[in-house]
Amino acid sequence: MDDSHLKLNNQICFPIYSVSRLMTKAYKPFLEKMGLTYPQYLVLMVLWEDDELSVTKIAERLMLNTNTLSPLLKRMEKMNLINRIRSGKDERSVNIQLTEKGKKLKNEARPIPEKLLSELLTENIELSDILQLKEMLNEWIKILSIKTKNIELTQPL
Amino acid sequence: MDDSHLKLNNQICFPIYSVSRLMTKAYKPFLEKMGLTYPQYLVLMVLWEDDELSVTKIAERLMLNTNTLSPLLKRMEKMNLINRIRSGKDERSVNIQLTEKGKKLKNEARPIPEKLLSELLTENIELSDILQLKEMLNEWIKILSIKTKNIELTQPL
DNA sequence: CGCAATTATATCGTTTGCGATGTAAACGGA
DNA sequence: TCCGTTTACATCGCAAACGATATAATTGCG
Repeated sequence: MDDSHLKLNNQICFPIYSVSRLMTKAYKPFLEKMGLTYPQYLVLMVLWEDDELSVTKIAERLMLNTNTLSPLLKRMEKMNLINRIRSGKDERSVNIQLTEKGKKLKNEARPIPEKLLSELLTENIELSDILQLKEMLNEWIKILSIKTKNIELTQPL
Repeated sequence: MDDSHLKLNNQICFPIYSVSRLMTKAYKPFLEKMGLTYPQYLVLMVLWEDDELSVTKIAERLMLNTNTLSPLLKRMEKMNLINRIRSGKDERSVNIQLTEKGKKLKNEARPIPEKLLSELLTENIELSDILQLKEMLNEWIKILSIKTKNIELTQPL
């Protein structure tokens, strides 16, 4: 019986899963200084690009469910990073706005990507590798986000 | 002020984080049939390769902390997939052994990697891409696992 | 030998992440 | 207009993930 595919070293998902956790851990010392977790940092990055977004819009950008974001945003409101404002036009919708504190954190965050990058760049990893990896992963995201959405339509569970 | 590095699309960590979650989601329908979560499946894969391992050994293979594994293994014991046996030689150590049920699940799991792979293989993603990605990620794991371990030694938080 | 340091695992508290479900507002067709 | 459907969020429950801490067994050094 050929079990080679079931070996951890032959899996593709396991390295992704591991690298994801390791990267988050690599961010930790930098984010800790700002009192942020990685998902909170992601929310701020979205808002630094476009302030005043609905919960659903942020969820789309981060590919997270609103039921993950709702409590996360509440914690960020308590930390005085954002304001949650119910929309006047549509009473169901909640708009997220950066506070002054949230806006100012951008200055502290600016050097982080460079620092992370420099940790990665070694004799074995070059910038071109990183860019290539990013392109590949973005292609995977396209495929997987379609597949995982349509699973209940294309096949019975 | 150049903020381009702070944009989500220019980040490398975010695609990894997203693909990791999407992959886990892609596994879900297959694992659900066996009543498993993805981390439980990882533990089983380790044990299918080498039965009777200590908690620490499993933690090393999966790069997880024992405080993540302890409750996970307890749940798996309750599900009758494994037995937790305190070692005679070293009373601190707990050996994890597959039950018959745990061993038999391997047969149901065998076709999963092929199925996942076929979902990924499209006109835009080829097997060679996947293998290349895997090699790259394994290189990153090496770098990152050293970096994240030594962070408290090389720089003050 | 005796005791401090190390090791193996477990427990606690917090944050994510997500499926299932709830609730209220908005929409849309008869 | 009325009512079923959809949409936007929120809540609940559970499983990870991890830092900090606890506990018991083992090691090793003087």
